[in-house]
Order: sequence, then structure tokens, then C-alpha cells
Amino acid sequence: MSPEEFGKRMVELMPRLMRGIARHESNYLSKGKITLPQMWVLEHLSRRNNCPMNKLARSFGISRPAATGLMDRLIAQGLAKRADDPKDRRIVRVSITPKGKRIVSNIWEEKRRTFSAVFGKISENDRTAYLKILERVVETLAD
Amino acid sequence: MSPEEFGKRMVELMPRLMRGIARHESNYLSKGKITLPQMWVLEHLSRRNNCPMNKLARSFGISRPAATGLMDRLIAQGLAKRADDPKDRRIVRVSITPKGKRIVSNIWEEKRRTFSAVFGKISENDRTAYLKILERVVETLAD
DNA sequence: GTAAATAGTTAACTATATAAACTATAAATA
DNA sequence: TATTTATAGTTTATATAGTTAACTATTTAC
Repeated sequence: MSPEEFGKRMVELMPRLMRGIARHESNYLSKGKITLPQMWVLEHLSRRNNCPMNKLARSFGISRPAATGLMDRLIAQGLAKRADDPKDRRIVRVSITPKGKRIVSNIWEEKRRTFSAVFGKISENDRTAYLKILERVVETLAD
Repeated sequence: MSPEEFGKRMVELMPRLMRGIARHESNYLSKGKITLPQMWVLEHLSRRNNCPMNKLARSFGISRPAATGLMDRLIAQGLAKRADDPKDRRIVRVSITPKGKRIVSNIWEEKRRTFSAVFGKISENDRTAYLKILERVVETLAD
């Protein structure tokens, strides 16, 4: 199948897959505990801690004021904290708290369960083949 | 591979794929012409026209006031319009305009190009296999 | 024929985003 | 060294998108 034909059929398929996945949506999101952008930031901080605000904003492609507001709300919930950089006093570094880490690991667990459920209905061979191909695709993308 | 192991590896893979896809993001979104929710609603209306507000809100899992606001902004841009239902005068039906249709078809074309580009770097066999498996997954999901 | 349910909107609030203006600090340069 | 320029972060003002609660106008049910 040509890349063009493939693109055409993927555009039809993706919305249906997304809706299927959304039905297993995280309790943390659906119960209004935290929002999607807050979840993304927490996941980011759980991997790259002590992150300058500027870098955080660029990682998510948002403006610095937007990052300030997001962090304000995470900090108000006790999920993250600010710290001064002693080397460069302009910089504010943000990191995740233990409470934030607990939420991230719960959300990851829920996501794993979602993929297990959605892809659990096809054969083991199909799952393995699917993942192998997706890994090849991701490898062609610069990280 | 077990569904559990599969879930675990998908959770690691998806953010990288998403970032790769985001780099090809639509001009209509990145240039600030319309927003993501507006795009979703326009796509919906291009398939199911003359849609009651209530049904629209339920389709997207948002409240009715949120749907009212979304439609207000689409109508202000000339991309959609309201109409009374003569059978039931409580109902307001919304539909897409020719201008809205043009935007939707441009966005679809951009999405097709994105998938062509991202999956164009793997082999034709892999593309065909990938799509076949994804179709099996989607079939297990109620629409 | 009145009570209850449904459809849509408005109002008040929160979260997320933007751009512009501001403060503080560091780096570059005359 | 003194001054200009660049960088980091915040504040302010504005727009979009979502919520719940309260309201109007219909339709349906009893």
C-alpha cells in the first residue's frame, strides 16, 4: 500500500481508535483531580526533574506565561515545587513532589491497563507484529 | 507478548510518536486560524450535518453550554450556521457552511500527508501489516 | 390542564493559552 | 569599568474552552 493510500485510511481509522481509548480514560482526568496539561507536565517532570521554566515551556511548545500559570496551579496542589538556581539567579527550576510522583505512577498504570484492554482482544502474534512496526516508525523520528 | 507487557511498551512509545506527528501539525491549527475543538466540531458537522445541539454536545462529551459557546465562535467566523427545527421548536440544528467545508477538506489533506510522511519511511509490507492489525483492533471497539 | 421532562441559552467561575510590558540578572561591548 | 543588550521569569489584559446553576421556551406525560 502506498504512503498516500495508507494516510487516507489512517485518517479514517484514528478517530475510531481515539474514541475507543477515551472510554478507558484515566480516573485522575475524568474525576477532575488534575487536567490534561497538568498530567503532561507532571509526566515530564517525573523524567527530567529540576527543570528550568524556560526549558519546560519550550518542551511543550507553550509561552512562558502559560508555563508560569500551569506551575502555579500544580504547586498550589502540592504536586510540584519551585527552587532557585544558585549558579544563575534568573533561573527558576521546577520539580515534582512525592505526592506528584504518586499521581504519575497511578496514571501510567491506568494507561498501561487501557492499552492492554484495547489491544488485548487481538491475537498475540498481531500485538507483537504491531509493536515491532511501530518501533520502526518511532526510530525514524528524531527525538 | 502479553497484553500487560504490550501496554507497558505502548505507554513508552506513544509520546514519541505523538511528538513526531505534532511536528507535521496542520497550518490551520498552528497558524491560529481555528482551534482544535473547533476543528473536531467542523469535522463532525461535515459528516453529520443538521445536528441538534444536544446531540453535538453528547458526541463530544461536553456540556450544552460549552457546545453553545463553540458554535457561537464557529458561526461568528462564518464556518457554521444555526437553523430552527420546524417539528420541535425547542431544537436548534447546526450545520457546516461551504467556507467550513473548505477548511475541513484542507485539514484532512494535511492529515493524510502527515501519516504518509511519518509512515512513509518504513517498508510497504510493514505499512500494510500495520493497517490490517489496526483495523482488527478498531473492529473490536463498539462505534 | 397542570406537572415533569427536554432543549437551549445566559451568567459566574476556573483552566489554559496568547502578547505586551515589566523586573531582575547575566553577558557583551565600547 | 560602565553601559547596553540579551535572557529568565512574572504580571496584566484578553480569548477560548470547559464546568455548574439558574432561566426560558417548548413538548410530553399523567
